[in-house]
Amino acid sequence: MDSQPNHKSSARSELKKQQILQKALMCFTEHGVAGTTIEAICEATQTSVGSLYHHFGNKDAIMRAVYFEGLRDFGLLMKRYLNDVGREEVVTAQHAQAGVKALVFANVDWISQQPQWAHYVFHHRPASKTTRQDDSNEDNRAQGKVAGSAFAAYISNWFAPYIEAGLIQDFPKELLNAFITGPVHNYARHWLAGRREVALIEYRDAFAEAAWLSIKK
Amino acid sequence: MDSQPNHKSSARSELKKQQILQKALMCFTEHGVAGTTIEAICEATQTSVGSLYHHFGNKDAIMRAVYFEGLRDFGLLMKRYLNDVGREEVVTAQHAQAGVKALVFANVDWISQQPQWAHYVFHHRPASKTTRQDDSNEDNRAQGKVAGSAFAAYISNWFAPYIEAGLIQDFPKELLNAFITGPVHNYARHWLAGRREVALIEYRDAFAEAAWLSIKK
Amino acid sequence: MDSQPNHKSSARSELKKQQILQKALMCFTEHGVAGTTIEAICEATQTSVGSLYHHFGNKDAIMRAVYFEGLRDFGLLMKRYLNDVGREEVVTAQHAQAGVKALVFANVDWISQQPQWAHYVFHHRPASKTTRQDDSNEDNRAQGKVAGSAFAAYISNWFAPYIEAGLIQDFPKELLNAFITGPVHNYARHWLAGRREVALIEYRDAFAEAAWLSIKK
Amino acid sequence: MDSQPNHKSSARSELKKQQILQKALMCFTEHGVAGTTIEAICEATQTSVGSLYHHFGNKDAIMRAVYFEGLRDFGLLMKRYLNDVGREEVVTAQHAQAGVKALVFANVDWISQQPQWAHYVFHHRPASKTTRQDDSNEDNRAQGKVAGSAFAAYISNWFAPYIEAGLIQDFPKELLNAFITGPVHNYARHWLAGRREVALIEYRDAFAEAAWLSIKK
DNA sequence: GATGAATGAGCATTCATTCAT
DNA sequence: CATGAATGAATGCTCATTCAT
Repeated sequence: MDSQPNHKSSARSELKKQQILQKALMCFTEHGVAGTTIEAICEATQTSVGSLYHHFGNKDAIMRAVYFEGLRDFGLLMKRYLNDVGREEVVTAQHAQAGVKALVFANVDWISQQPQWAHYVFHHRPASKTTRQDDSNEDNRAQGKVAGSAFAAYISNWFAPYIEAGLIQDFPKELLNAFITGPVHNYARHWLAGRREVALIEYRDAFAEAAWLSIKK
Repeated sequence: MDSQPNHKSSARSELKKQQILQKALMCFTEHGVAGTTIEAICEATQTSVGSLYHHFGNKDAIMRAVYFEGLRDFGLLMKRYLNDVGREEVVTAQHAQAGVKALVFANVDWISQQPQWAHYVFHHRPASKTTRQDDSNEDNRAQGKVAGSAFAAYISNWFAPYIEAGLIQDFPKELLNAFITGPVHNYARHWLAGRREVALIEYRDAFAEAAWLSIKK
Repeated sequence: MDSQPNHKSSARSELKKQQILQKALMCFTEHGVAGTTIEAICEATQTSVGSLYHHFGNKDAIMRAVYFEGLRDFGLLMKRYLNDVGREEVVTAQHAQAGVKALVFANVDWISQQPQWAHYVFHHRPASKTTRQDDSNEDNRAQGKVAGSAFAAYISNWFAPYIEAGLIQDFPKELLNAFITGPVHNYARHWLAGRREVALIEYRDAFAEAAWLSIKK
Repeated sequence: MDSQPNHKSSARSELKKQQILQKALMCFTEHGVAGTTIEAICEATQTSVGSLYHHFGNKDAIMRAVYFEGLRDFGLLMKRYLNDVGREEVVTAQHAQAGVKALVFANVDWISQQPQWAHYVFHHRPASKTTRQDDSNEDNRAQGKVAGSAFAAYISNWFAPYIEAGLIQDFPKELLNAFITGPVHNYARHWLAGRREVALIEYRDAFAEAAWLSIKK
């Protein structure tokens, strides 16, 4: 159990894996993770069982691969948004708010563009059997080191100056994340499930504004 | 398929069902829903397979029953908290804020007191195949009519006067819910998963305050 | 529900399936269809459950496969017997009688040689849910196109000239079939059930003679 | 297993049993014997499980009771038809033919009037575990002593004089039965299964005529 | 690397039957 | 006599995983 594929990945092979992940996600979305059989993925991918196992090792690895693939994608977007805000020499409230806005927009935009990945990533964090945190295993695959708890660190770093400057309430960073991300994900969850008429992205600015109001000092 | 037990429920029988639901929840919590076998529930409840099926019909029905049992419990608490705030003749910001606080507290307190039910309810909303809303089937079982989409209506009613009075930003009610509930649930999710050290309830006031800030006008 | 195995059948695989069908028949004969468990078939065939399902999909499919396997076998024999009678240029009563004899003999001989297949085929015609006729699905598998309602057509064609010539009473063909086949099957049924001492084949000629007497003009 | 109800049958009770048998037959017809659950019969009969077992002991007993109820009904009809032919002092071919006709008509008429009973009785002869024949257990319930192998004796007796007189071919009686009954049952089977358009009774005379032709000397 | 037949532990569910009330 | 909750052995079927070709 939990065997690992024993081969170096060629360019061709890597492409095929990407495609498989894409299709696997579709299966997961449509039938749920537990409801998706290996064979179903084989059909969707036009791959044989053996081949699938050759590439991924086991079902759990597929699930994790899908997760980290999505996470990496989101991480890249978020990092880009935050970088676009830039780093000024003077710390101002305006600048802090721009950061919050970037964070909210990153979430809203990515969820809107990749609803399936989003739903999967936000609802299927692989159980980190190793006592606590520790997403480090495959995280390194996620280029840019922005995955799992690494997110928290990145964000935490970004906002540290503003907290120190007293521009943002000095909640523990975990709370900040809840205030900024919580409402977006809450609405997104309902929207993705088809229980909201108005698209998430319509409220892009509302979320950004509310987030700022709830944490600014 | 998806058979239903076809018998009148006596008092004794109903009690037994309650107990089964309680134990079933514990199984779900410990091994996950998919990871919980019928046999496991039988052992936990000292019930025979046949008896279980006599009462619930199938595993899916058990899952749904657990869900609605929890939802009802939460609904009762929330309704109580809101009622305790009372209804003044004059609509003031203070009073509106008290409502928000009640809502946040209801969530925080219930999740803190019933973490297992909470985790289950927030992660296992049964797929309502009937395109949209329609939680009406078993919702009616939830005395007090506070369940599923009925929640939204109840809350919506409560806050309507304050929105009309211009004390609260006139976001669509779905957004209000996201702002008030989102951060709490976001943090709760991580906390329940063991990824947060500080207990949810420690931030009770912080959530209430932030929620108010993000929606007051 | 009612899944079908989705793979191309190799030569080896096809052979295995034949053997399984043979053994399955023996199980059905000994314990009845309902009384035969999948596990029993597995034991009898030295096959794993998984393999069985890999090949057939479900129990019902096994039952149907056994049925059509037998039907095909019988069809081939009957066709051979009728062909052996040959087609003369002149239509005579003798020749018509020879046809009847061939038909009766085909039944008697096949039932005598393959009593188990016979018993199964005559008692387990799979319910063709599609209102009427329509054996066409798997019938085409039966090489020689002699199966299900196709039998009737083949026989009907064979005798048409004699009916037109007024040598045989012009009953509807369904009745002819009843007269020719009925007594044989009636006796066979009892014999196969162990309620008749004298073997079916002993009455071979008697059945042929009686059949002819009952339909000749 | 195979327990027996332990009570004398009152008039009321006996009526209820009749009704249950009637409904049970309908269930058997619609879903097959194996496909009919005790609970299904309970629903159809508005009876509780306990009550059903109180009356019949077990499922097998119900099946047998249905069988013998039908058999008795058919036996009475057949006996009446043969009696109506009467017994002349002189044995003539006409008289023998009348007997054959009575037999054929009895079958055709009963099957036509009671298609469900007919289908059940002709296809569900209870396995007489006691080595051979021996339907004697419950046969005695069938007033008139005309049931199971008793039929054969009755018929055999009726035709004995004509065989002795050389009016009928001296086939063993079992064959005679096949010739007279076979075609009717053959057609009936197909008709009952919905595979024949023309009603069985339309061919009443054709069957009688053909039967006579096939056995007269 | 690819293929798909084979494996078998594991699971949800059924159902005849019993028995306390 | 009636009721229906309880029982649990038995069954059809699933599915991740392995491995010979």
